[in-house]
Amino acid sequence: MEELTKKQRAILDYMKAHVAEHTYWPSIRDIQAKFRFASTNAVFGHLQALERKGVLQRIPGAARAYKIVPEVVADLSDNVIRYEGPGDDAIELNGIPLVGHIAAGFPDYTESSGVLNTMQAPISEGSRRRAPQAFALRVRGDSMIDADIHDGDTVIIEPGQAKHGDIVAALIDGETTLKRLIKQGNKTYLQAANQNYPDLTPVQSLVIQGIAKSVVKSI
Amino acid sequence: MEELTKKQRAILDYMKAHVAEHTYWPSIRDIQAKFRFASTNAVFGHLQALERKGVLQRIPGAARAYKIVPEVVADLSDNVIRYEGPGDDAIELNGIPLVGHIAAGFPDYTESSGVLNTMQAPISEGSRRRAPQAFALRVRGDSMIDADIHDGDTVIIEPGQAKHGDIVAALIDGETTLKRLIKQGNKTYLQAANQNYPDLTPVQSLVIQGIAKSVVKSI
DNA sequence: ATGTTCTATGAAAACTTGTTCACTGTCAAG
DNA sequence: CTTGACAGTGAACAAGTTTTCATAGAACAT
Repeated sequence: MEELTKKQRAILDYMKAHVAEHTYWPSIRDIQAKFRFASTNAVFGHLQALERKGVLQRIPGAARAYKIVPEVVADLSDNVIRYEGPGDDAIELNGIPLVGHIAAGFPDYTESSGVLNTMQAPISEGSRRRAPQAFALRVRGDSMIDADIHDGDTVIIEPGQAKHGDIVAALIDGETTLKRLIKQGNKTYLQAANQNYPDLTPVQSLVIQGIAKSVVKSI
Repeated sequence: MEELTKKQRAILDYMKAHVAEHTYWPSIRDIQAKFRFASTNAVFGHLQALERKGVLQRIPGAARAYKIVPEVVADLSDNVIRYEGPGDDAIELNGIPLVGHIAAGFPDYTESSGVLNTMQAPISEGSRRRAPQAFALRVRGDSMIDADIHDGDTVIIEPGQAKHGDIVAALIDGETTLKRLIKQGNKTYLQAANQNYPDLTPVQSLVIQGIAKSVVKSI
């Protein structure tokens, strides 16, 4: 997976935000104006790059017509999220859209063969609501059973400052788990909300990816 | 609220479906081809009508650029859904999108002052997944407390054939309630899943609006 | 009958938008 | 130093797309 340059990232984000705010894609000249390019060709080149790098799909000749490709695939099995690159198997854009106060936009969730693919949700700068970058993850495993989060449920993760007691998706030593955040003094632990699990895992390098704000359960 | 003609409805639905499937709006010529009009002006007239009737907003001059306006507002307070017409107060398109297997599209949910506005979700004809016309409702009241559906939760309603035991949104004598469907022989009852509520309400005229498939709970 | 509205045709105009071409400068690798 | 990739300017072209204009039949109320 080729990395995006700073400007390519900015343009892609702007396009997503534009869709989120207006419900239709920006034209090349819209992007040109936003970034104060003197030529449309500057935008054109970046769009080509974005397509070449596989994160954007253009519809040739059609105006304001694009598709986005999920950039991150997360598989939460046994309470562990593994990140995979995109582009391997066919990804449909039909899926589970975001739950929460996310502005109008395209759902960035795809479910295929038991894997819930997620992507950073587009943020609407014009949106007055919060919950930027929220995403959903399907839970596999029972480590949070005491918090009424069961296997098969889908949790909604939102970035933010995690407090003591929050259920967080945390990246621990390269793997992401869903656990409860415990702060004791200046020490931080992660606790599985399952009486059968060992308690209070001490954490070396802790990266909180987000806080579980809500859970979607099948009836 | 002016009523839409059959063709206007069909065109609006097609446009929504197109967005749901492709993530961008159809051009006038796309619509023309779909409905086999001989002139683009036929489509143009219908789009004007749709805008005049307030269900569609066009962006003048811009290609493939539209916004949709929620058509139905539902307020589920005290376990009762009241339908209101649109156009009264300002409606934002930012809101709670659909939960479930809905194709990529615009979230049709708006929350304003404790009212969860819903709209028929766009259906993607190209989508291989089911769950057409699903919508979300916020629950007020405790009549389903025994089914673990509490005040403040959001339930996802999907149309379909309701079976015995399903939790349904049913239109009873002009009002919609959320209850469990009980079939005994050829008789149909609705049962509140709360031990404090009277049991087995017999139903005169029963219109099942949909089946509660999942529930969104705050953590 | 008569006017009005709705729906549609057919063609063209006007504008929007994607795309191409020629050229320039920067920056790092070979 | 040279090469190539990257980013950008400026202009123009070609296609896509909306919009307008002129016209007409059907349905319907007055």
